[in-house]
Amino acid sequence: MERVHRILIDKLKEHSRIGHEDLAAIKALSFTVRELRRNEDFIRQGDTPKVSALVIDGMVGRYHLLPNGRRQYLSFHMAGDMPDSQTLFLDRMDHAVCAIGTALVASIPHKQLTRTFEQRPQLGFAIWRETLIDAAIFREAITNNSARDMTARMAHLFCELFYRAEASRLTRGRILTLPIGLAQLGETLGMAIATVNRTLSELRSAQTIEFRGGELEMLDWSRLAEIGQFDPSYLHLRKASLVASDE
Amino acid sequence: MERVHRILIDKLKEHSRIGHEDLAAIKALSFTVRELRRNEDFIRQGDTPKVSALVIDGMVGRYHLLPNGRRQYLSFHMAGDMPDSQTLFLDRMDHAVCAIGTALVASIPHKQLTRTFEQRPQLGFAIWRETLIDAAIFREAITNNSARDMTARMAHLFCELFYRAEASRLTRGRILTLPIGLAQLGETLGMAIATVNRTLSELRSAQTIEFRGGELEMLDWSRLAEIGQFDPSYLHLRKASLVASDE
DNA sequence: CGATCAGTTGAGACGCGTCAAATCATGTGG
DNA sequence: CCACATGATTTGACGCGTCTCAACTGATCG
Repeated sequence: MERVHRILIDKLKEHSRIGHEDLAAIKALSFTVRELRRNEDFIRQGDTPKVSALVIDGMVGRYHLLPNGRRQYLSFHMAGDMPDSQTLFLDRMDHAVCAIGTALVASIPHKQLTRTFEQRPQLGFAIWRETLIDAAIFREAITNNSARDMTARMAHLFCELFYRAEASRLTRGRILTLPIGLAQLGETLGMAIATVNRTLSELRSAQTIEFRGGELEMLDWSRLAEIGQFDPSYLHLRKASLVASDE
Repeated sequence: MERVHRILIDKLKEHSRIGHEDLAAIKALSFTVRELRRNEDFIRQGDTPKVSALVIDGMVGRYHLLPNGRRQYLSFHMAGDMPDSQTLFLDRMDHAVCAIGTALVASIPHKQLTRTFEQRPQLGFAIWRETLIDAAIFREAITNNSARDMTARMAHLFCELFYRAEASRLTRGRILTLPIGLAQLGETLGMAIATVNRTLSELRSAQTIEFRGGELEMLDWSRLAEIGQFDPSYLHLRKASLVASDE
């Protein structure tokens, strides 16, 4: 499966320079691939995995499981992301990872990765950078769910997901496959399902997006970005502005 | 200043094993120390620093500056923390760092750190682990500000700060110096000042804490932890349970 | 001794959560 | 092919909690 290596390489190139020998080191990594059904857990809170995951296709989400059984979704990850790179250096999972829709995930042994990092520090730095961008996304989520009203909050989430997907060339035109339900949206943004729906139809009637059947259609990017106060600089991607085109 | 090196070493030992040669490498690091006044900014959003900070004394906070001028505080850091280790690999600051009360901060050049990491990968892994714990704290903040009611939210924050401080031996008995105002508490937890005050007096009258004059007094740890649904495992510290003693 | 700023408290409005019912989409077995 | 069950989405009504605004108190300091 050449594909797995290519996906990782392309991803790292979004923000880091990868030398020839680094390329070779990546291609030397072994892995196993696993297909996940919709909502299937990949790792659970408390697990101590010996491998790290790389998303190959589809999306996965990270979430906290709360005492009352509810979930709080923390972030979503698409092809090229490593949603549990933290297990490289933190033994125990403090949250879970599950598939959003059907997903394909590759597992790479920690031992191989850390040995590679020891031999090729720059490669380790690239993955480290990746985990730091993750942290930046978490920070933005704190602000989003704490300081913005419901409409801005939802707009911002859609902006981020669309922007990240487009940076990795995972959108089809103005369409992003996002097989997520209203309930999950609520558990991401910290709002009740009813409110999710009303906010959604508000964005719809403002002609900014369409969202049904697990697909997000971007109708008016600049308007949505304004509503959501979206400034992509926290994503630390090379390409300055991608979604310039409203078509 | 032997002290700076010692603080970093003690901190890393909270979660990582540090070998003899790693110790030597840390002691070889050079730095400059700077004193910050209350509320003084250390780094601003958009800066591209060439050094990373290590808190020596006091506390600093990270915050997003919002378009309307408001702040959203993201996390607080005490002696031993590196509040901007991300600048090692992310050029541009996506948030700001300021002093909470008076603080002492050491600056270590990026070049020295990355060169050390190349020679002693295990040391890099220890700092990496540190940044991953940071991310775990951010994730918990998402959940805290999104899924918990006001009382639990505030209780959880106090639990976390007290627990982390105690792990670094920065508490005096049941007292933690926390020179933070109600307004800032509100900008951390996403609530209005009035609500902050009412929630605070609620916790007070429940005999769990006392909070005045920039000092937090822990009166009933287990009760507060219960109210805040606080489970310290996300902090990934070695010591199992520190605050076992209610006195 | 006023001035300033942080903390405290009250009253009212509004937004969101909760609950409930209705609609719609999808799949399954008769 | 229809009857039915299941689950997601949509909409409405109501109550509560939090925000807003404003006034008041209390400290600290020139």
